[in-house]
Amino acid sequence: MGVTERKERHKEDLKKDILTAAKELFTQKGYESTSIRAIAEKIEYSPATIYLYYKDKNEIVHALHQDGFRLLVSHFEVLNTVSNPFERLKAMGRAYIHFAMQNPDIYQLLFVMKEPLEHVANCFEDWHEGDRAFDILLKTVSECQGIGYFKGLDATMLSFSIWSTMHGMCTLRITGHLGHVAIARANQLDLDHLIGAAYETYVATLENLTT
Amino acid sequence: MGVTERKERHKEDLKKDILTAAKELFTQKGYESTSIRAIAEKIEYSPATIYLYYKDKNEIVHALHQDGFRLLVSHFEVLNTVSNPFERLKAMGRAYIHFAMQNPDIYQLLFVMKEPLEHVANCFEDWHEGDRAFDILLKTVSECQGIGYFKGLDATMLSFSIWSTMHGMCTLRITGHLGHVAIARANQLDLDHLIGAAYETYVATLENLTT
DNA sequence: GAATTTTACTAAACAGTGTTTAGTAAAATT
DNA sequence: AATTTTACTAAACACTGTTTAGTAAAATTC
Repeated sequence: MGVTERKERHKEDLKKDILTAAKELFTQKGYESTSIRAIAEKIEYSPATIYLYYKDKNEIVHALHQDGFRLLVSHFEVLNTVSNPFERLKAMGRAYIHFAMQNPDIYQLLFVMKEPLEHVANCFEDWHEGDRAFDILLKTVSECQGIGYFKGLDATMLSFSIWSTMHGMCTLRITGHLGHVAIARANQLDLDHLIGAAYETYVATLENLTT
Repeated sequence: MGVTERKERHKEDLKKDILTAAKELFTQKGYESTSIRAIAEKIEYSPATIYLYYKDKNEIVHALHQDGFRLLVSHFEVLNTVSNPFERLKAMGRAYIHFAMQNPDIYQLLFVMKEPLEHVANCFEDWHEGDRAFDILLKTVSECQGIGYFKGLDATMLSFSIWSTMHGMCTLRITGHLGHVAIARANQLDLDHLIGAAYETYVATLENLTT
């Protein structure tokens, strides 16, 4: 029955179309300001149709959540070519910041919004994607310890600490809080340069932990 | 005319009452889930009355914003009794985390939500409270450099970096992202203890920057 | 081929939101 | 006593996420 297959494919297409439209609107206008009605209008269907493909708005953001994480992890995985673990760690940090600066709304979807995580918890799934990203960091930190870095520090705790620093920088930048205190205090007009400079300072502190 | 004064006082009282009700509801149910109607009901006035005292919902959160910052800065200022700047810096970090853990919704109001900051920008005010808190950090970092810590690092950049780490830890904890990766990975059942342990690890990295 | 069931979709409603408008009693002023 | 000001609100407006009931068209069954 080729017909049912074609219809099945069409249904899958529509589900993707909803997601594409949602992603575009979310990144344009943010999560809260994007209505189901707006998504429906963009794909030229009625709002009720959305609910035939996704249980609710949270299920849509969860789907985008998974996509976003795949994108981030893919950014990390190309760094496997960097053989020196500390160089790889530094590159990971830069990649993380770059990802957050290029996709601020997706970043917030992944690491700031509570709703997608709650959806995960409600479905009794585990947070594969987030775990995977953290594992990559943890593994890299451990490998750094293997070549003499971070002596005497707990790898998991240090990984939390590093992640926190990266996350803090990115969110303070994205929400505009960094901008407010940076004005007049740092002679960096471009905030993205400022983030870079702050990151280099942080790397310098990590660099001193070889002894 | 004592009468107009009494009325004036009554008006000020009502304005405070709105704020108190709003704060209670915000911290109970969060910003998004607290409606003007709910605030109105709590103070037993009609929703329209709120708009006679505050321009819009953002002006209410901005007022709470200022209150919250005063509370945080007051937590910092008692630390002036600690004479050693590095000890004071460590105590500041603990105070910051403690504040965030005890008042997660206020913390988000101060450092996560964009709306209050946008309100500040729209009114052409500057962000006194936030600036003040950052200045206290910056001053402490500089004093640490005065006794041999953080040699060769830019004080402002290092302050950004430290703030980012603290902010990252607090927000990852509050939003639940830390909890999701921490399960099974760290043998810490209590997440608040985990935060403490991660903080101590971070302090240990700072401690090694004396050389 | 006709009758039935399933599919894919939607119009309209429900209950909620922030906010504005028009209007009303009571108090203050003239 | 008449007028103006004050403090307040009922009701509406334009939204929101979501659900319900219903409808054409396609697929299936007889």
